[in-house]
Amino acid sequence: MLSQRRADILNLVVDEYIDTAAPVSSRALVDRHNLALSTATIRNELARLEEDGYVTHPYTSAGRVPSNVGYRFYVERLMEEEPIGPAEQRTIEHQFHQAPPGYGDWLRLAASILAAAVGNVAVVARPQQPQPVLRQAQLVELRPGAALIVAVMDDGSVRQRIAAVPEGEGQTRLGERARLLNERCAGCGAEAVRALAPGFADAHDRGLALDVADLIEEHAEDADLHIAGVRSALEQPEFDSTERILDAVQHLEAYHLRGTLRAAGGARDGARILIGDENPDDWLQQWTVVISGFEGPDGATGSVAVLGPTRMRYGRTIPRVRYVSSLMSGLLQEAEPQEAGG
Amino acid sequence: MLSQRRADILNLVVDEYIDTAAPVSSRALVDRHNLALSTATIRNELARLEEDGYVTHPYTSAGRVPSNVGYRFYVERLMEEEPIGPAEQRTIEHQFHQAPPGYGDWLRLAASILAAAVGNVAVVARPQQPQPVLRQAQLVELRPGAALIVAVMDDGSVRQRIAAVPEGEGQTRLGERARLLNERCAGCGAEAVRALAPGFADAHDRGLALDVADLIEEHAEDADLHIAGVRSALEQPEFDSTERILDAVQHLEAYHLRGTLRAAGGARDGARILIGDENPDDWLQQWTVVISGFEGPDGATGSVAVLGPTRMRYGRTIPRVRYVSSLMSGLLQEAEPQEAGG
DNA sequence: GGTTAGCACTCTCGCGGGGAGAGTGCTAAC
DNA sequence: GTTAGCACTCTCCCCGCGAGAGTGCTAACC
Repeated sequence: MLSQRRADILNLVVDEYIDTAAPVSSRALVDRHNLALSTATIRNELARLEEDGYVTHPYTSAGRVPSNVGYRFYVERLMEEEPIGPAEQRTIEHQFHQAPPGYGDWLRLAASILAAAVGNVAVVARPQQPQPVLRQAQLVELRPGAALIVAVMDDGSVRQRIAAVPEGEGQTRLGERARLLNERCAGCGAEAVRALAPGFADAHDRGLALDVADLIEEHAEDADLHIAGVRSALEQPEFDSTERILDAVQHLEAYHLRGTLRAAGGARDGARILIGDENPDDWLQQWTVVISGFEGPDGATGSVAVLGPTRMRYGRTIPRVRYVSSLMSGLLQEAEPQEAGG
Repeated sequence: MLSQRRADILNLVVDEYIDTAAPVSSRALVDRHNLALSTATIRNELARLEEDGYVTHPYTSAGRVPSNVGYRFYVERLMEEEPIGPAEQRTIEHQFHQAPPGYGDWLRLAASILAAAVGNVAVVARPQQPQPVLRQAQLVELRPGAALIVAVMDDGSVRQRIAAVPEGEGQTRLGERARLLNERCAGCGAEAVRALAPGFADAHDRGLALDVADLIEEHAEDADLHIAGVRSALEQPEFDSTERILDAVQHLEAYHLRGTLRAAGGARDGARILIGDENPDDWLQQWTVVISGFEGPDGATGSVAVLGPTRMRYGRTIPRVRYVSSLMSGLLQEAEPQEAGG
């Protein structure tokens, strides 16, 4: 275990490195914090910290840089959280209340607010039920022979697709088909609906039921991610070469992040932190992910995450991820929608 | 007007520059195309082309680079289009037919197929009616006191929001409200619905009508853009500095591109090409936009665009934009959806 | 034993010089 | 009108070098 003094020094090293992005020298520590020790003593302690794996050397005779182990220790024991002041809190809540009441808008907004607050990439995934369930399906005539199936899931999200229907059926007949579909399939998951499909007398109804099953399944796949703050993250000095930026850009697409977030899992309370090689994905080896789950309606869980270089302002990021996450839980749980017409 | 020979030389210069991304020298032209002229003669002609503004010099004694005027002339008179072979065509159509039939998927797919085909950014915007019109609204109970309004527009797209409803109303009562709403408002645009709202006897129905009006309006705003190929575009040698990449990354977000596409407008037939400073946006001064409109149902128009550096393979890009665009028109117009259950 | 001054050593970074190479413009001859 | 020849220019890359920053080690000090 680290002596108190060594822990203090590690704390200073990490703080300093997060701030300046440059290897930290013994001189810098002594000068900038008025330590009552000489640089030589600090150097001795730094050497011990390096032996124990908390810091490293980019090359002989550069300053020290925290290792992943160092960051981990810092996050768990040393770091001071930067509280969210009343002004900041007001700003954030104000932005939320200006938005039109709707899932998509809230998620997008949460991502951009969080990104701005922490200066890194923020990702928000809509709440998803482990087993999504159909609440209601509608059929809307598009043109003769084709109709839109609109499926509303139990968590209030919507998915649609175009389906074939017999030509010459009006909206009334389609309404009847929908009613039948709902009578039998509402409250069912994808497999249940698929199992029910053969039970329909009419061939078209069978087809529609299978379409609905597809929709529910797709919906479970498709995470509906909102991403913000890519630019500010990529402005960090760790992205000095074009390849690094391009790699990041490539992976920071919704398509890829979906898997990443799923792997990181929804830590229910507080925030889960994955530093560098604690991340399962290869491309995240130099990244830290701070992720927190939030609750949507009906037990669905969404997630809020911040992605940035391992050199990240943890003390600032972590409470803000937690805050936005709990804010989302609140909004989606008891949200009394505003009056219309605003 | 350019002499035939000068036009030929310009053609070679542009081809060569598009290929190599390096200023084109007289020597390169003579050697690589076995010209029956000496480099000195070519130099004279190049000097004339420069006088007339078709090419420039990055610095004294580097080769020639096409100017925007040069590209423009090339596109209009010189370029040979690279036809889409049967194999390529099959590949593309195959990819489309594998996708589940649905708006969103088609658009996304079109973007990624096009991006892969041209090696640049591809953007596809869903068809939008000039004045979107409500086809049908649905109310789905989410929890006591809150319901989801699902509005299907005339062009088959869907938008939803959460709204307040009286507590204790079941789905049946909500269905009645929806029926009333549809009776009066189906086929109306946002303003029309808003005008109709006060005519409802029940206060909640009034509120819902206003919500629906909002939805229609938001829907007109929100372009639902699909973007692909950012990485391959940014791998072009013109993006050598990190600032350029970051600027591009920043502007290549859906939020910004929406305005860009709108400004570029939907060229109905064929493709519209905006080279460098022909673009209205500041950030596009070094870019070329190839854009084509396509028709969705009910007179809605979408657009397909490719964005890349002005040094772009025009001969390859333009026909492919046209092709994907017409493919989209076809899919959305007469699309006979596949059988369900695949 | 912990702390510190001193010093040699190492590694990076920025700068300037210089040579090679590519390409042009011009001139004069064909 | 075309071409050979040549001087000139500009970039690019490599190299070397000195300045500076920072460490590790040793020996002395409290």
